[in-house]
Amino acid sequence: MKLATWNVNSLTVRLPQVLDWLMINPVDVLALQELKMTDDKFPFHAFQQIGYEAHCFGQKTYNGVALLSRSPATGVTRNIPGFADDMARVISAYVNGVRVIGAYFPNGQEPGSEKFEYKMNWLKGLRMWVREELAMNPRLVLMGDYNITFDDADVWDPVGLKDAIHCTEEERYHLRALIALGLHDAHRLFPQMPKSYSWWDYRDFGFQRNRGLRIDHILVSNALKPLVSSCVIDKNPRGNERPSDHAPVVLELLQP
DNA sequence: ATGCCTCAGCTCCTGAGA
Repeated sequence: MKLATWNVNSLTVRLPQVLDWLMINPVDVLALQELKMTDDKFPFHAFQQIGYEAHCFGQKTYNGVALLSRSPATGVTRNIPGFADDMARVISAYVNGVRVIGAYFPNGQEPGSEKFEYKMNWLKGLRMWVREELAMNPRLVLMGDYNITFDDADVWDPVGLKDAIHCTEEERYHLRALIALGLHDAHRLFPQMPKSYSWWDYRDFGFQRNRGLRIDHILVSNALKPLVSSCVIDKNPRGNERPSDHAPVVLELLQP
């Protein structure tokens, strides 16, 4: 079973690239973030034609998430129960006996800002909920655009970006607190190339110079950890014309 | 350099992203 996550930065612009990618990478589940479209615009038919069921949680202009799956998705929930939020950031479902959560974590803009405060509150709300979900569903995957780096290895310029947004101790505390619930960063379960990133700035040839951050993550529960056979970042679509600034991350699970 | 790209929208500038 393969699961993937991809921040597409507008599904309107990126739909042809997502369809092409799925033809080459026929994953079982794909979580999308930053659709930037309302549900009435969501291209259900295009995904259905290549064998995917889709559930979306859209929003005008900003945010918006979706889950695509080859097998039926059940128990679909939107956003974080118990955490009031105007923004469409989370969608979850059961697929093939796995609880799958796709999430677009808040950006936070700048430490000390109102948006940073919202990010901290959101992270706490997420953790409270994921703790309950894990208790009910030992087989759980939490994947998406976290907008947080784990440590300096995830940052192209850890000196210049020390305490910058995505790299602050407060954000990393929340990320470690998620891990402490009994989750594992699938990427780090395997040897990886140094300077492996999932996002590169559009400006200043960030991708060509590999000036990036690893902020898109796939966390797996204790029960799933022994089943993980690989976790790779697919840099290929970042080299497309009109690419998303994020690359897909792909997890492979050995189904027992 | 309060910019550099890219995207959406009450669209010819502004806000947001990261």
